[in-house]
Amino acid sequence: MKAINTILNIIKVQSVITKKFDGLSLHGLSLTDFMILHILSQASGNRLRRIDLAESTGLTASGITRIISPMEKMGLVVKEHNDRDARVSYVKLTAAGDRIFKEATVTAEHIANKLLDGMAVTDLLIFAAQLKSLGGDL
Amino acid sequence: MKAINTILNIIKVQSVITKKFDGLSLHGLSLTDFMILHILSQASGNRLRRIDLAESTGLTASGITRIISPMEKMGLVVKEHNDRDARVSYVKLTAAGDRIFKEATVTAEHIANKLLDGMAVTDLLIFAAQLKSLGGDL
DNA sequence: GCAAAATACTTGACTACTCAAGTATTTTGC
DNA sequence: GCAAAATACTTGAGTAGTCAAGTATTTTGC
Repeated sequence: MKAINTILNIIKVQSVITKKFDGLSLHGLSLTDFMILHILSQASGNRLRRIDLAESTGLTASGITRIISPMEKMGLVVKEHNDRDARVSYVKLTAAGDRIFKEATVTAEHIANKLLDGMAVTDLLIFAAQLKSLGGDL
Repeated sequence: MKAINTILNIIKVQSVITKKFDGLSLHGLSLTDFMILHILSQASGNRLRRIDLAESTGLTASGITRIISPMEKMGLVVKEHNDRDARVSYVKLTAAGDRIFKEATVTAEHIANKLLDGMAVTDLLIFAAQLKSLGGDL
């Protein structure tokens, strides 16, 4: 098995996964929105700088600006500023955002479990570790 | 480790990978273009129906139409029709497409190997198998 | 053998990004 | 302590897809 096949399979799997998570639209969220809420919910103080959010998601700073903007309007997150450094602006999870996130998590867990169903636990651990080594450290 | 974390890590890894394969633009190809050439090069007769190409890549039929169109103009692939069934149109790798593909493969293998460097062979096998079970069978 | 359903594909309108360039601010180092 | 470099972010323009609807053709099943 060539390295290229493995890489191309990751690309394909991503397309497949994205389509399966369409169910999140029930909660008004895209998979990327959900990923951002997930990351914020685990961040200290439930907030992060936009640049760190970019790093965590694998998106660009520009992409974060564009995706956060509608999430602000929906009230899922709020912008906060840093007194020390006027350049940075934080994205902070709101109470409403947290509530929506928790609701969506039920749906997302259901889909995720169905996707990974049949994967042996030990294999799953290896799989997760490999993803991490590829830069997938959420 | 939750199933959701694993899934979200796949999404992130995909973003990271896509950016690293930017080097394919040297050959005038996107990563998706390369994936299509790769699939065609392994298909019998070096050709596939558009719908099968959609299935193989994880894209939609619509996405295939749009991505193949410029590849035809570049001369990488040609359209062929089926005498039996006027609905289908095949996408066939041209000699030029094959040559470009082989050149690009050198670049792609280099990037892929660097990405997977440090991954133990046995782990890599498990990793590939898991991807396959997630629908990633190229 | 024909109407209804299914299949293969394309198109219009849209979303979700990317990159390059620009602005504002902070940090570095001589 | 100030000019140059680096950092955080936004914006304009473009690309790569999606989905829903439409067209053309083939298959199904009574």
